[in-house]
Amino acid sequence: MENSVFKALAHPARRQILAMLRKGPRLAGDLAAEFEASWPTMSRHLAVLKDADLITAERQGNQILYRVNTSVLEDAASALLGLIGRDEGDDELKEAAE
Amino acid sequence: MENSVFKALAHPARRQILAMLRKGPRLAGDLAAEFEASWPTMSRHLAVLKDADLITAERQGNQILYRVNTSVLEDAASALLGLIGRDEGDDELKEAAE
DNA sequence: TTGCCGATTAGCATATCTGCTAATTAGCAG
DNA sequence: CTGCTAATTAGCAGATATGCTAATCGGCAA
Repeated sequence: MENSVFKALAHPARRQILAMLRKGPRLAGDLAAEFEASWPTMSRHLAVLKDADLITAERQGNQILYRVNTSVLEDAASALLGLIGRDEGDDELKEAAE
Repeated sequence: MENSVFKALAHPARRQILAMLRKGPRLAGDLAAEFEASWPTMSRHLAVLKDADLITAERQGNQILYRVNTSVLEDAASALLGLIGRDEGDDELKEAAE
């Protein structure tokens, strides 16, 4: 769950894709056009992001529209902040390590 | 590099190590004792975290003391928040505190 | 010096990740 | 149906990551 999110974020191309989606949803082909790698490679990165629930896909007739899942990204950021030591808070966000 | 940070965060064991360090510095052997994997495995995970600058090592005579590098963790969290779209703003993580 | 303990490095086997080309599916138009 | 475009899946080769045991290094104490 959480693990697949951080694994998905581990590849620069996938963070780049998320950055491309920052300003709004985009069509898969639209993304691929701005991307240096091959179409199938882009497609696989999108699949990894979708698996991690970092993006969602929506069919628009012939094409597929992708959009960022903001809340999952926020949760990941929170998990990281939760790893920063509060000298006492023993019980917060323990599952960040999972 | 930013990339090595996210790669380091991709493995659950390494996030677990960071969580163990949340409350303060710990000796390597201390960490290994609470860890399920073998000593050398722990050692390698520590090396990956150190490479990413997520932790620092300090020799204490015979042993080695590890501590979290909080600012790098904060930067990673910021980078994630920066991937969240503001529909208009072209600029990155300017109003992270909204 | 020798011996011991804490910790890392070497080396290996297995597994996963990456990116490509070729093949395939999905939907639309005629 | 055929043809066309959008996108994914299959399959392969090469690169990395993981975790183990065995060997090694570093510091300290007799």
